Amino acid sequence: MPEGNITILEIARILDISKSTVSRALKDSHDVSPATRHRVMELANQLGYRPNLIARQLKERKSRTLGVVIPSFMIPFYSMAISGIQNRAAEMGYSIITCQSNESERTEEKYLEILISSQVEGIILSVSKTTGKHDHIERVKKLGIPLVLFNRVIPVEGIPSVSVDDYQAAKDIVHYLVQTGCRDIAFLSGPTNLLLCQDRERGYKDALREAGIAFDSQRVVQGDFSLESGFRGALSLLGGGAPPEAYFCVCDSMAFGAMLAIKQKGFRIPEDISVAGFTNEPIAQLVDPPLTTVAQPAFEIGSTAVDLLMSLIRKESGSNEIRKVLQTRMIVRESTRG
Amino acid sequence: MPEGNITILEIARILDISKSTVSRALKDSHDVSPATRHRVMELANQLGYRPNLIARQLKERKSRTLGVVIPSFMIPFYSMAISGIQNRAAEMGYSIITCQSNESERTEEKYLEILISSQVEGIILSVSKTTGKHDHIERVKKLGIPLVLFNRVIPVEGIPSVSVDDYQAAKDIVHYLVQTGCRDIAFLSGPTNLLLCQDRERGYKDALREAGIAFDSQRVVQGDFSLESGFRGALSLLGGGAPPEAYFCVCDSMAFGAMLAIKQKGFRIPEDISVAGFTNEPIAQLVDPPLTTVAQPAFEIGSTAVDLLMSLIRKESGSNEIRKVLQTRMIVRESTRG
DNA sequence: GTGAAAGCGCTAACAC
DNA sequence: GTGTTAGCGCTTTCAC
Repeated sequence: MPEGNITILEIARILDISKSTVSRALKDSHDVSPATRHRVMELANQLGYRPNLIARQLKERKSRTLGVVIPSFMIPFYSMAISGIQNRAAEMGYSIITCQSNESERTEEKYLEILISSQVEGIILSVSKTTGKHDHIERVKKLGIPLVLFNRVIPVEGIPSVSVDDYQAAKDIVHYLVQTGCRDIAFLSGPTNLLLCQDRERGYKDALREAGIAFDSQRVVQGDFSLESGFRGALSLLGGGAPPEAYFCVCDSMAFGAMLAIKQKGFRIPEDISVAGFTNEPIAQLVDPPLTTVAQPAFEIGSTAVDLLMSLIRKESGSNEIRKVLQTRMIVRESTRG
Repeated sequence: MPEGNITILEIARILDISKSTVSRALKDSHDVSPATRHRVMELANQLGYRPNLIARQLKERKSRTLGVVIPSFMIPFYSMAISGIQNRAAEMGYSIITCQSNESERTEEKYLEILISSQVEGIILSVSKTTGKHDHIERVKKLGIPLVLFNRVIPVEGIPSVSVDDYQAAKDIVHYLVQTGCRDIAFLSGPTNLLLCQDRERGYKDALREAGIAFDSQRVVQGDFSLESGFRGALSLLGGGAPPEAYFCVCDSMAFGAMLAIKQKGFRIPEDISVAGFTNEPIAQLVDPPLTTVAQPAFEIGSTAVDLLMSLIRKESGSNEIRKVLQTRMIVRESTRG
């Protein structure tokens, strides 16, 4: 029995007052008599009145909605980030419309269009790994819709973002590997169009250079973030010749793949080969041996992205070029030599 | 430069035609001359016109939006389900507003209210583990808003749902444990107000009974789905007296906790103690040893929930009492004796 | 303190 | 084939 939705007009008619008065009574508008307000509240409650947010949004030209586009919900990092985003947005009285690009640039573009049409007040985006151009992002900016990138950030001027210092974190952990006595360190990389992959690779190279270790391009193998690509990548270096003393992997899932390959080939971790990852997925502490990695504050990255976006929406920030960089933390577990 | 949003009125003025004609031209409405349509399309494109979905929604009284409420994005099962939900909804031309209750009944209720006010056409819900009453769910039903429960279903008449046969799957896997020679099998349980926990426990008991094994209530310990509770629960049975020969855990994360406890106490898995879980989280194959578990088709559960919801929205289904039960699959790995 | 009226951007029934 | 008009449910001037 869909009780033929109650509107303010309905209430107004029953109480024989005008709908503007009802509208006012329902908020805390001062210019309405206590008596009237009481009657309105009473009846509204009794009838189970619920404001039609769509009407309100149209009138106020504010949707109180944020759009979120991520590559995939299946990636633990993004689930955690969304968790932070959703909680924070709710605190601010905002709803979120979530979309996953499934790593397709076209889909990402399509969702951006939908979000624009949906009149979201701002957009939080982490680009797909196939995203090459960024006209779609520029388009959003040009419309004056605040947009914040996170994690997978692209190297474009004037786009606010929330991320970590990938370069430094990578450099630190590779430095740590060197300290534990590894010199032949391989790097299992991800999609090189992504800035974070480039940065982590730079960190890797610079750590080697500073340690006086010659960079060998044969020791870098390209993957795509997937466990399988980590497996294959690691395996490819385990054939003829001496195996690497350590693998630094651009993300945890590739590290898990590498661990599988290493074990399958009969090597021990970390006695024969050390493995280090990046992200610190919840799984990292459960694999065997537990993975040494860089902890990214996924949840906090999400809530920070909302904060930044809200400040943009409220035009609090003078500039649009705010890039927030959050702290990482190296977590040493047992996948690397002591 | 927020180019002062283009509306159909804008286009109408420029072309010196009426806005209804523009509206018609923009759809594939037949009664508009090819010439006019062309001019409209052209200009719309050129100006970057985008329909204001909020206005459309208000007018058509259809939001083309679905609401989704889950306990937490941090639980891998729900991320996967949401992934299925989002993709399927998008295929049907729907957006989703996602909310997480953070396992709080009050928050869950609050979100339901927001979703109603947001005029979502339907709601997909998995209740929090603290949810006791269900007036909030009844309220949604009474308003005539289609609602589908999934996974964490509550035993109430007339609520459509998507889940698996928890009873049978639990029974099967415990039966398997028995077959491998285990007789003293402990059960690490979850929040007992949830039907799925009750069902899995029933399956456990019946499997024991059918194998002629006496049920010992001391061998059932209550947890809350968390890894820690699995750890503590397992540990509590590892003190004095003989340890169980096997642990059947109500979910994978508790199984991971149990494995940690077992290893810490110096027992071997599965030589000394077998461990079985439920859900088949991606992690399950990466822990050591890989976990024997019941695979739930999380992604498919999500898409099925959308399908069911859509059929309700379109009133295709005669009855509201549709309970879809999807197939599980027992996955034997190395955490149980061969 | 309250009501009348306009309007957010769109669609659609009804004229012509 | 196109224009006029009304209206979705709400907020908000502007009167009184």
